Amino acid sequence: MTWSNDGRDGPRGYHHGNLREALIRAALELIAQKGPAGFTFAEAARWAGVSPAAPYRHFRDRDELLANVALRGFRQFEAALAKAWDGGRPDTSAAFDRLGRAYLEFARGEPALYSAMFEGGVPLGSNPELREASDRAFAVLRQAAEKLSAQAPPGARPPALMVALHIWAMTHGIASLFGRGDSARRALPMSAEELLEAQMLIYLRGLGLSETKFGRSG
Amino acid sequence: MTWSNDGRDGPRGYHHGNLREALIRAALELIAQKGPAGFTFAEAARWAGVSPAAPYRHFRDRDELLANVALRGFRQFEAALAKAWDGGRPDTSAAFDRLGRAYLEFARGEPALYSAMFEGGVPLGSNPELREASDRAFAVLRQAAEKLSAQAPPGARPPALMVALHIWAMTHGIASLFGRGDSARRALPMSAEELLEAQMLIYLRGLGLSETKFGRSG
DNA sequence: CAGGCCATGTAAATATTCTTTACATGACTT
DNA sequence: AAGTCATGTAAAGAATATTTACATGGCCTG
Repeated sequence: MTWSNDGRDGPRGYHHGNLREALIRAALELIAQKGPAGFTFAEAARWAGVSPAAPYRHFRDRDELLANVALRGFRQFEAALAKAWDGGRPDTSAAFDRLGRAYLEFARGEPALYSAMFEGGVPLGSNPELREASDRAFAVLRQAAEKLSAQAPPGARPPALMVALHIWAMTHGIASLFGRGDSARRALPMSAEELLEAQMLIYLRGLGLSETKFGRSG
Repeated sequence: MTWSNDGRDGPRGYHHGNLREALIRAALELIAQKGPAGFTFAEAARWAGVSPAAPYRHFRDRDELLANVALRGFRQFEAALAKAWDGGRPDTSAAFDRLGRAYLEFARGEPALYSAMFEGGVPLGSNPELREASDRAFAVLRQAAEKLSAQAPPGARPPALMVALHIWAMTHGIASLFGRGDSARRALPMSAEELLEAQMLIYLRGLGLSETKFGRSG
């Protein structure tokens, strides 16, 4: 099925060519502008240049469109995290640092995806694909946590799952509270990246992983 | 101004009596059911038993109603945190523990307020009262951070503001990811409270505040 | 290379929501 | 007792949501 139009702009015939894709992009654009609640089905249709009924051929309702945006988000998220982690090379510390930065970068660079994933009210259980994509993204954090935990002093190794959840919570907390140029949230004396790096260093030290680079007190 | 009805149910005359209050309560009920995006102005009006035009006498639009819910949330939030912190009595450690629990309890017990505050997309800058209420709530965390920082080893005292932001990020992260019985989010092998307590202990140990109670490894 | 299938679109129709405008009510003031 | 004004309703027009009947045209099949 190669319709008249495969995603590009420009004139089209009766059929759009790639409306499903165009609707997702329209949703992203509108979410970026007005938040995950800030778009309507009709508005996405208008933005894509089709009639208000057309989206119903591709998504049952607005929630399903939003869920697909979130699904795409989790997949890109996993890819970004996995690329940053890179199997823990060249060493756990460097890879872990990259991981945190990649997380924040994703939240800042793709705020529409991020808010669709975590603030859109999309029930994870509604869609097995969504659940799986979310699990795969978390699995990257979990891998990193395994490596970190293994570096803790023997006899005091925390459960990797717990460490992974802690990392997730810290990073998500910073990303969602301070990580987006909202201009609507609190002004900070430091960047989200600096804040996260300091927090991670303190946390890792608490785990018994004393990094030599830790020492410059504030 | 003592209208026919001051907030209770039951029959009423032409005037509602306390529509402003009733609308806020209706919004809370609906947010709790369907998220901060899950209610309409008309629905709140119906829930309060008035015509769809009546809410406009009290709020410019839906966003202003939501902002008022958030304002109420920040005020209750500050009260709950301040009560838990209690000036740091009897000792910083115990008070800090209460503070974290109070935070999670608020997020779980008042999910509608919490999501209106942090996930409703309400711009903090839109309303000076809102900004102030948010600042006052954060000031409680900041106070606690001051006391904690003061207990860190001399020469390695982290800035209290940074510590406060870290505490906020960790707690918000856990609360928003795991802290509500969403039944839509990830299942956990431990409670949010346990997760937070462990995380705080590790973080505090990283700050150099070695609690004697820390030692049971996982 | 017709002919038809059917995915994908439109148009039109109904219900709900949004928002304003003109009007009604009645608590409070004097 | 009368007037004022905050607070409500009714009604109307625009936007949105959602379904149904119909139109288009790419692609498969013979």
